[in-house]
Amino acid sequence: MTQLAEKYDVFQAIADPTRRHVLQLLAASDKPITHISEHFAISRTAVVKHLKILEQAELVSAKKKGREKIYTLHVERLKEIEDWLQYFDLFWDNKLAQLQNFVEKE
Amino acid sequence: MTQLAEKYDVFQAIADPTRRHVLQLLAASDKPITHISEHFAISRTAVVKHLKILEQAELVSAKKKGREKIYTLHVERLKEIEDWLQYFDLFWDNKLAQLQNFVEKE
DNA sequence: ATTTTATAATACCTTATGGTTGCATGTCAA
DNA sequence: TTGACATGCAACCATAAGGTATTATAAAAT
Repeated sequence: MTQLAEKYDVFQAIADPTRRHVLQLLAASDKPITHISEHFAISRTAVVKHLKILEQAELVSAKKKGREKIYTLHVERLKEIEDWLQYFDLFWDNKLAQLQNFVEKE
Repeated sequence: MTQLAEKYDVFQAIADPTRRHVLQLLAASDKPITHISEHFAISRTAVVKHLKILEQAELVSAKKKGREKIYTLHVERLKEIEDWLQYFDLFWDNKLAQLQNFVEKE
């Protein structure tokens, strides 16, 4: 979290439950930091660190508005995960087919 | 990795590139540890630790066959991720609609 | 019976992760 | 112009993560 790592990818970003929750909050609407951190039991500083990681993964971005910093979700970035999962769809379908075959033979 | 953590979930499991690669290898066919670790530059011990994490996430399981331990993928477990992503589909569709709206007005 | 192969178990190391507190700075409202 | 509010930043901390190397054990093959 001590953002020494130069780049966080989407898979690492969604590994943490807090970060997944943040993404869902932002899906509903753009939000400033304070508003986001109110949803968690951890400190604001900790939430900010999570936001930075999400930012590095380009899952969110922020724009300053007065004294607030408003975060926005970039849903499109989740496609990277969907794409990876798609690789397994083939095998998933195979499993279903095997099952169907088994049922038919009964 | 020092499997002190009692439970790894699917999201944590797929966060690591090596583990994602292992899953793809196993998608093709069941494999014993040695065969799997041949695909990586890291030590067999390290690969085994990754396999244990995948096992905890129930993404794979193993059965002993003679002196070999053969690992099998459980694709179904990836559904958990698909389900989570589905939550965002709505917002993704909204984005597309907005874009379409924008294009039409031009 | 001995060697080879496949895995298991342990100890150890370095860096990343997720969190904290305290203090500084910028901005809006009275 | 003085608080109050929103954020920024630095230092620090404990534990998890990812890796290594070494030694032990079980099963095949010679």
